[in-house]
Amino acid sequence: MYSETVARPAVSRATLSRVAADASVSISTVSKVLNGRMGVSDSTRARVEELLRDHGYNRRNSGLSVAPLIELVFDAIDSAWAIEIIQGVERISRENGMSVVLTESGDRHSPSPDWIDGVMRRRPAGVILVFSDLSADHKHQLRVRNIPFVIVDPAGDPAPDVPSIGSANWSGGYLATRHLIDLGHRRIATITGPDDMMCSTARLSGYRAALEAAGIKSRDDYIVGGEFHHEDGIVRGRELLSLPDPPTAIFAGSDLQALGVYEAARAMGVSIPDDLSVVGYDDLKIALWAGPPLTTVRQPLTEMAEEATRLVIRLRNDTQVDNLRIDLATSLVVRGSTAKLVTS
Amino acid sequence: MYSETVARPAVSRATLSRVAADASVSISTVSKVLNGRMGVSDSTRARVEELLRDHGYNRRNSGLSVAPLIELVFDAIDSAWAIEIIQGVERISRENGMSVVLTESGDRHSPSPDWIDGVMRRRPAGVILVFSDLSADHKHQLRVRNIPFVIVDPAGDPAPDVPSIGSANWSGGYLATRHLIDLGHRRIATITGPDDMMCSTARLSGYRAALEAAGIKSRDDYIVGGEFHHEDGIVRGRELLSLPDPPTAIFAGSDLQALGVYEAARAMGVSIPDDLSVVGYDDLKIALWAGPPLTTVRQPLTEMAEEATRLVIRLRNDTQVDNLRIDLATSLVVRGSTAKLVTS
DNA sequence: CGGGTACTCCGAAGCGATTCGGTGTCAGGA
DNA sequence: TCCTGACACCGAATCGCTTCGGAGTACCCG
Repeated sequence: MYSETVARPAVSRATLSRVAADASVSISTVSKVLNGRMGVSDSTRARVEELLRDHGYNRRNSGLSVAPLIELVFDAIDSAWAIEIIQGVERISRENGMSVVLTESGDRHSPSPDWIDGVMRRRPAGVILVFSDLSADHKHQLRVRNIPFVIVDPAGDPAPDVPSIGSANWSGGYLATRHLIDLGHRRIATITGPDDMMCSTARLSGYRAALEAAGIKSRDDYIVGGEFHHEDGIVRGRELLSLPDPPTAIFAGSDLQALGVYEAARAMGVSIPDDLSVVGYDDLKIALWAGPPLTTVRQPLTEMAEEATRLVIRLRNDTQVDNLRIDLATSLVVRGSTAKLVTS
Repeated sequence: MYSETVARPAVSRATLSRVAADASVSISTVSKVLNGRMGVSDSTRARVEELLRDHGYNRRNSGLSVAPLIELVFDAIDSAWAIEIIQGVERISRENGMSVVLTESGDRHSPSPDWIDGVMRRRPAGVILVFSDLSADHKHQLRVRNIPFVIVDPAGDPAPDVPSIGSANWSGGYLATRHLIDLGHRRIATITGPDDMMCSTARLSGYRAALEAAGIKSRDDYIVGGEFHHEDGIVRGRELLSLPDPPTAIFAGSDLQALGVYEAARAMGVSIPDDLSVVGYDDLKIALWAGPPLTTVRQPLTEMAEEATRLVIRLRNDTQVDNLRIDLATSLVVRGSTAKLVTS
């Protein structure tokens, strides 16, 4: 019966021999499955893995079977963005007696094959992925070993049973655009992030919704895309400002892009905020330091990281965890880069 | 002999029997000590504990005696500064099949007591400290276990046998000041970092040397100190610009400080670079993005981090390593925040 | 001096897990 | 039909560790 495998009393420890007996195989075979050795048929391996999981098998007696480690995986550690996440994860981990293993996967969609081997060796208490998704195989391996994982700001739309921490991207896009509209702007362009990321598309959708609500038709030539980097802000900003009918306001997909727009504007003699209003996204520290200070949508990165860490620890410790998907609120921070449109 | 403790083979795993043999007691006794059971005299317990530590005994499994881990310790992960270091360490570690454990010590002088316990449990291949120094006790513990460590940008003047990676701070200070002198400036102020950090004092010394070489007397009221943060740049910048005889150029101790000076100048209606030239230090990405782009002393942070990682790996693998103290070159990057002094 | 007691420590048994050599099975080829 | 090699799986040996009973020893008290 199903309930039998789930409601295992856990009074007595799970051992290889127990699992072996349940699976009707030898102890050696179970050991091989456990250590990923070859010489086990796929069907047997699957059956044994299933049973290992059901038994909640815990790598050698109950003592210290999991290392006090949290794995933190970035697709790229390439901006001040990452710092805020790292800080949040590190702090909460430390408060819970955990250390942080940091990995740069180099690929947005899945960490390298080597990575999972290292994780299996280290047996961390949990895994936190930023942006990166996991391959089905990796997810399966983690689940078999009972290692919980959480995705921060998931790139695609993750499966419903994958715990994730996000933020209210649609609202962010809406708020930013609405703010510009309230200032009198009508020609409002936006620079988005990559198309395949949910956060980008949600923000774009918020942007469109705000325009529509104000009765402004959205224009395709005012919607340009790129990565979230500074460079993209420069290039796309220049393109937008070179249009025959240039926008009077730009909603950038990130603070870095917004600073790129600053640079493009500077190079073209366009003054911010007099000739052009700019809104960023993220509220990194540099947003405050820019000249003029950047109006931006505050995304609580550190809080998201902290929440993700707490969630992954809860998933490890508690049998039942609610709220597997948490979205934190975004808010608009108005500074000096946006101004009332002066109709000349 | 010194070399004896260093040249521990570390080839085979630590086992109870090995420790027992060394301590001339039975395996059972060691087991009891390990598990805090009674029935062991205080003297024996102390001796066994000592040996367990020396062997780096690490509680069952884990096969190898050293984990493929590099410990990276910051006093504070609080600026874009850290990103560049982290990236460098992570990249080289990964290339060498290592993962990175990141810790924020919260204290510039020595990581918390808990920290060393974690390190001993993990048995990393090496430790990289940024800024933070180590207590004599921690150094001893690491040396006994044959875990090499490297200090990046050492705060104080480290002992001669402590491997370290620095940069040419004196030259950096000299170059920056010289550049300002060459532009015709005579009233050149500087904002330093903390007094107790070697990098600060070396830069200050370079600053003084450049002034002296040009026959300019250094003024005490032009030398102000603070932390390396943005906030300090604002406060100190405002102070300097409020002097009855304000400087026409400021050499800041960091890019963050320099951006703080930008803000102070903006608030006081002082234009950069027309009324005030500013030189930063570090060449973070934001230096390029600032308006105007910041003239700064490039400190090769990523290269320093990479070099530190390579060094720590060499220290682990090779019996003999030369060049325990490496200083990388600094260079001046001239951008838009410095200009010829216009004598009015 | 003899016997009891408390303490320290060891040896052997036993357990969980890994590993290696070996066995059974099955498919393909002569 | 038999041989052969690949593969899946098992059993026994072994390893690392814990535990328990008991031996050795020092000390105290009569």
